[in-house]
Amino acid sequence: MRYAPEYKATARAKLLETSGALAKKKGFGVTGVDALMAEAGLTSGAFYSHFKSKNELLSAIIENELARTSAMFDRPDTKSILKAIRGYLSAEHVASPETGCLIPTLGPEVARADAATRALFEQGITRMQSTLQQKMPHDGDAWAVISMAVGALVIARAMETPETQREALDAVAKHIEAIITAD
Amino acid sequence: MRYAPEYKATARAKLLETSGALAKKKGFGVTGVDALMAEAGLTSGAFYSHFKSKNELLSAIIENELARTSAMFDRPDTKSILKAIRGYLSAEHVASPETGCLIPTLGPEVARADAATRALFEQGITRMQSTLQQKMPHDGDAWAVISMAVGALVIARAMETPETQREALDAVAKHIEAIITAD
DNA sequence: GTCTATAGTAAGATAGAC
DNA sequence: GTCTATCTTACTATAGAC
Repeated sequence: MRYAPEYKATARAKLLETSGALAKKKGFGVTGVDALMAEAGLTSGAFYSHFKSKNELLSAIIENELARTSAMFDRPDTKSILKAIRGYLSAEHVASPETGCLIPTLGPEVARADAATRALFEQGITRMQSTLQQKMPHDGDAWAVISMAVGALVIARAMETPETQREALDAVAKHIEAIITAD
Repeated sequence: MRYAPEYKATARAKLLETSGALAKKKGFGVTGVDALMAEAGLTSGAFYSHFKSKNELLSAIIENELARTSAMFDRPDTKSILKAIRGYLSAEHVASPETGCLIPTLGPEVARADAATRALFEQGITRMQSTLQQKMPHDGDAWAVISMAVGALVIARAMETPETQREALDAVAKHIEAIITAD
């Protein structure tokens, strides 16, 4: 072996980050393996040492990305959860899909994926939901908050003018605050 | 001319319906012009008599689809609006993207499109929002309702088990009802 | 593990016949 | 307006050298 034993794992982790970022920015299905690998400074030939197909990469990206987003909302108190949600609904998040949440960028592509891939997604978002629900006043609040946030980002990003984006995002932020601070 | 004067308009309208349906089901970017045209019983050569590029087709689909969805929520009374929203959040809608709303299927692809295309989207959804807002008790309610509905559909479709889909959809339906029936 | 080269297929778009 | 044929490019995936 000309590579250290932990090399492959770290190389794969880096690949997941770079290809995840590009997929979130440009779309997964329309982005070729060549472009995905170039993002990590490699060529397409190396891809298949890490993943047996492009489909398997999507699954790995879903796991990786949902874990990161989940961690963002795993906060102990209401105040810091609100802060995380404000970040989610910020103009910066709208402008930077490559560093943002997977769901508003690749959600519909996950919806078109096979059952095993969707099961992975379901596991990830369900974990997120139960973590969030623990800090919510009423049952079902977490699904409402997550849905609203995801929908707002999809819609804001598809808009052209920043003013209209902000109008929609602010309206949603206020509703989420009302849900969270209710008793 | 071997074709009646209104032929082109009706052919284009049919193309918008069939290719819109296929794009919502399979994704716009990953679906070839060949497949889009085959859906209407034509071949790819005929495509460019109606649209000068695939990009132009996306714009036309956005206009066509948003007009239809808008019409669905243009109801006079609260009761029938609630009914339309329950349909939007139904298992049937989740299972049939090809006949459903454009936003939860192609929203992220619109977000990656050029400014002119996004401007068309913004026009369509803003019209939807103002129509809906007229029947809402508080400012910002329409953006919250639309965002929640869109997000719920994106998330439910990306899930694997119908039970979890229903859990999320029902939670969102309850929150939307609370918003609409508030005073 | 990564590279170049390549097989095989499909993409967006155009040209010319009907 | 629609067809078939075609140009050119890009795709997923594999093979063999290093």
